[in-house]
Amino acid sequence: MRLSKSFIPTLKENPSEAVIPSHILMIRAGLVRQLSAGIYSWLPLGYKVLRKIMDIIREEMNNIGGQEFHYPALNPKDIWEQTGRVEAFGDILFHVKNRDYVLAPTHEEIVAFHAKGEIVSYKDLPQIWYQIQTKFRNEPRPRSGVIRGRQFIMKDAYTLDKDEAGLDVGYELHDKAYRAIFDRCGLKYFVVGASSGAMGGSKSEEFMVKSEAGEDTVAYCESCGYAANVEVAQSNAQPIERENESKEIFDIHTPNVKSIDDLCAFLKINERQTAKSRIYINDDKPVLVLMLGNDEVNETKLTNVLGGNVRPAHPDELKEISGADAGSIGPIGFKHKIIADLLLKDGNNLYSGANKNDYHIGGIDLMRDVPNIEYHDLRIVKSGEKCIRCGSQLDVFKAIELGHIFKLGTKYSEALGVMFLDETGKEKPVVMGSYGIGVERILACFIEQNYDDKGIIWKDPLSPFDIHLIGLNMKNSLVAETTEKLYNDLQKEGFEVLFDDRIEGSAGVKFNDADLLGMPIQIIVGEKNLKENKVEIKNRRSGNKKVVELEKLIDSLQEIF
RNA sequence: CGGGGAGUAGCUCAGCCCGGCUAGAGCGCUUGGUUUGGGACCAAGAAGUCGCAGGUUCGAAUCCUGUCUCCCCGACCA
Repeated sequence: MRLSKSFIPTLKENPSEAVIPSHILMIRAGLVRQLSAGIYSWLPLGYKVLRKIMDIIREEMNNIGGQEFHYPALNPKDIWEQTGRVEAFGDILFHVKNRDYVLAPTHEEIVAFHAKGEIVSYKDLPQIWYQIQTKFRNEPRPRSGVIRGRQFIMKDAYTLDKDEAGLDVGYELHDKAYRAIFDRCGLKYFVVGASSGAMGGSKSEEFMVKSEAGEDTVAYCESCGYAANVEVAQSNAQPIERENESKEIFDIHTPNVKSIDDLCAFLKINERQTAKSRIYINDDKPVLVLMLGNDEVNETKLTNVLGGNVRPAHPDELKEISGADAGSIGPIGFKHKIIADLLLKDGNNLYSGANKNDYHIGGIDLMRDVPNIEYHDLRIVKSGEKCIRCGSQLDVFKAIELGHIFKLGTKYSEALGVMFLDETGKEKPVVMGSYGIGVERILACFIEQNYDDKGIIWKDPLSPFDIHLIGLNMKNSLVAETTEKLYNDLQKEGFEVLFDDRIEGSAGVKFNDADLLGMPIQIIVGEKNLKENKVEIKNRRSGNKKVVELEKLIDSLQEIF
């Protein structure tokens, strides 16, 4: 492609709307332009990369027997009401104003709709259905460019099986396909166990890329590969040990002592002698959650334990529920349900709030003083704690979710009546799995992992072009003739070539644009080297340059590729 | 939703606090010329209802009120 005739608008300065490197570079290199918050137009160069990614996805999905569909984005609302997901998605679901339609944020319902009545026998199963399609989610806060948008391209796949064993097979196939896709795209990623959240279902795993721009927090063990979303992550943090003798309960006046740190400093005690209290509202009923020291409550774990809706109590509700404000709340005399983290199990001689402002209580014995207390794993794992599997240090960091695979089970098939007859003539619900990849996130994550201060550094097979051919001073007839011939010859050899044939523009402009756009190989043709019948090859990643004879150029390139 | 920042030329921004001549700069763009191995130079030029609406004032980019949009942080850590 000739740069002089292409729409590849590059920017010298960083755009004000972008913060993370991939976002900045995608705008500067002319891959995307923003239309509105979380809504982007793909420009030709960006879309060329996106198509390469989609081709890889298609190949790998077809490899595991996937069949490509294209479902509508515009869906009748009533089908979403049948599965209860109009309410479950809430404000995230886009509603059409002048007809009872919604814009689909995912497609379980539509897959189930089409399966119903057509998948009627165990002989029709299994099926793997997938599509690459635009999804709509009314994100309250889009961010980081295309990483979280209100409109985005997703590869979503669905397996239909007659039983759990079949689902296991489909799940494993997707696990394999996803690894192949991300490997081929050249990404460094890892796989974590995850909470299935609002999707329902049992097992689920996320494919993640480490990044400051990530929205998930992950615990990862370098030495054994243990990786889990902090929503479900565990460590081998040790429970407190019960002391031989329990003291009697006693009150302590603790003016202006609000936090556990304050309390420890004030009483000169260890964090592991304290129990922090937090009050949650579980379906209108208050629950006191006791944590060891400064451990934080993992609300996902808490929700899984309690069921129903769980939210932290508002500050103005605290006094009515407990008799005290934040900082002085505790288990003694608390009139509602109390649950505690496992690390506190059967602890004694503990300090906690007195449910009276500016007072704490010491000598608490959870066995003696708090009847009916329940213990669960409720804490958030912290960096530096020991891995639950191998005992090495865990690293906790942010990550971007590239893909997610779920074992759904029969939630949607039962809700929508997707039934088949098994070998014995018995009617059963189809067992479903659901699998998604954020297509644009692959591109953004690739750039996050492959750039320098000059720009993007592509590599095969995502690179939009193999070679960036630069003609310096195209007014010089020898340069012009040589580059024109090279442009044709290289394409005949099967290379995709971006040809900077612009007549205007100094050498510096062309070099900088080439570095910004980031094709793996640059071929630089200038008068100086041409006098000796030579041209220069530059490796974008290493920066290494080599001057070769014109006749040997193709051979040199063959060695590189 | 809560908090913070921003909206002035295609882009990046100054001017606003403390109202006052024709609203500026750099980059980009157009024309002509000189240049051509790391974002060149000279000359001439086009380009902005200062986000929108209302108000205060003799006078508003600047002050006040409302509103829209965009970016960032957070999602109630006792």
